[in-house]
Amino acid sequence: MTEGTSRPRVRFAPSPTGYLHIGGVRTALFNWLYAKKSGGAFILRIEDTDQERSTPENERIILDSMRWLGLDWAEGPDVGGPHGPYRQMERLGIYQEFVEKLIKSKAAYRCYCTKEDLDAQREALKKQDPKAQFRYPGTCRDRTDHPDLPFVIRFRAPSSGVVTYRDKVFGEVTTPLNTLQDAVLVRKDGIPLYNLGAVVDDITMGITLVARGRDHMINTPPQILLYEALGAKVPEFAHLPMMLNQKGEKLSKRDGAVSVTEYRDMGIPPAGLLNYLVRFGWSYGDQEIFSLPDLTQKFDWERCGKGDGKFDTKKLAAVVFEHLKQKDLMSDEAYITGVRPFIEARGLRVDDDKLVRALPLYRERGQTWVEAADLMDYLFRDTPVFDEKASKKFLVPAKAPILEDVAGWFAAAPDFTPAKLEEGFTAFIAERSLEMKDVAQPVRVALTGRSASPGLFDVAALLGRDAVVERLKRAAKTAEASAT
RNA sequence: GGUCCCAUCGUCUAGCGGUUAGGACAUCGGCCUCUCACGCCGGUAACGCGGGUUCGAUUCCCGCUGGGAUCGCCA
Repeated sequence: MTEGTSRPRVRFAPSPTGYLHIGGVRTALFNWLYAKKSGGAFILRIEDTDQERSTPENERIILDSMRWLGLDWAEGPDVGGPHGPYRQMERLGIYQEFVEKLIKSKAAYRCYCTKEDLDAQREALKKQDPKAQFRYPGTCRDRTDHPDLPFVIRFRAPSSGVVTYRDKVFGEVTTPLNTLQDAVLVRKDGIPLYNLGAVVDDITMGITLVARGRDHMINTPPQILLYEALGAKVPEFAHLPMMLNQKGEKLSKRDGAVSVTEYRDMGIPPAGLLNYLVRFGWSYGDQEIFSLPDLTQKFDWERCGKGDGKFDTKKLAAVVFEHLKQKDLMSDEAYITGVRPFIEARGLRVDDDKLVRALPLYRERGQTWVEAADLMDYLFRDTPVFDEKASKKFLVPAKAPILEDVAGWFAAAPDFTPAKLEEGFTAFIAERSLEMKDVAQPVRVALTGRSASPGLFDVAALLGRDAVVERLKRAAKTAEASAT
């Protein structure tokens, strides 16, 4: 392989054994950002060689999740590309070729030992010395016969020396080889294992840099050996520190939401999620909030940290909230596109005009689109859903006359804009020697069904005269009836 | 246990020999106020320990301690 002057090529290679994991998203994001920044290509490859757990349905979910996130790929299983196919199970012939090369050069050999036998040996050793490390004894290493039995392909690992590589984030890493063992490259059913599949694909797909989680760091030395045995150019490597749970352990299903789809269903905008994720292990001075275009300008491996971190949902919420609030990060149009489905999911018909006018009031109130939809619920129904505590506290008989009175005032209010309403209402209240704080809550509950909402006059203007008067009158009746 | 990796407020982090160790989230006060938010002002809070190197270490080196990853015919 010649030193390429070509553009960088990076990949994200999930295995369709489950949904898209939040940690996977972080890996995908860093790869994607690097590709965008460097004018390179981001490739999506499906590593489906685990026949037991891989499903087409999972692959679909992963692709959908990637699309939702906006992490687009230049080559992949759905769009194809010059180095396809992009599903490992469709590349079996390619691995076959490379394996033959390895066998021919004696870098790999057939092993007829059975898994059962090896497992038994492993168990026996463990029983004898729990701390001992089982290593393949090399039984078939120099075997020359070819019995008619199932076999796996093993890599002939060197027993001395070291392998050193320069990691883009961790710097120089050196591993002694005497601890390596002859790892299985191909199963007895002919399907390759991770290390072989990934290396062959990365070679044939022209991958120039492999960026992945730090949990793969241990695989790098044997993979480098494979590149060398195949006479291929070793790509660059960049390992990313791990995302841990609150307790400092590897993130798992039990730690709350780890699937991207859960975040989508929570009404979290993808840009916000990505922003949180990028700050995990990468920083740009004191800047916390980034748009995606901004990131594609600023991202680099040099600013990546090495320390593992703990996933913090509070911080995630805060970062997401910034995206929900700031118009330069998310236009009103984008916000509307985002919330609408969540309002509709409540069985409500969205009045576009009303939604547009409500936006300035709610962008800074809903921490997620789900929350915003909940807060705006009353705008899209004829009768608000009453919070029990709120109505019990404020819609009491003593307030009934006031509500009736206020309804009358609104019915005759000359100008239904927030400013004019406030002006007139304040005067009206003063005439009756009432104070705003005495009337505001009952009126608020009457209009919205809740004890918390945006400013009363903003709400009133949004609802419009007819709805306001109707709701107030109805609330007055409710208040009166609550005596019994 | 072997191998690899890491180490600044509770959390994410800035710092790349000399700083009152900065920011953000969280937290605690306060302001604003018709409620809730938003916003604003302020406080508490960190360099794991021990050796070096140096005029001077959070920063460089070594050890320790602590934490994590991984040891499959999973990826």
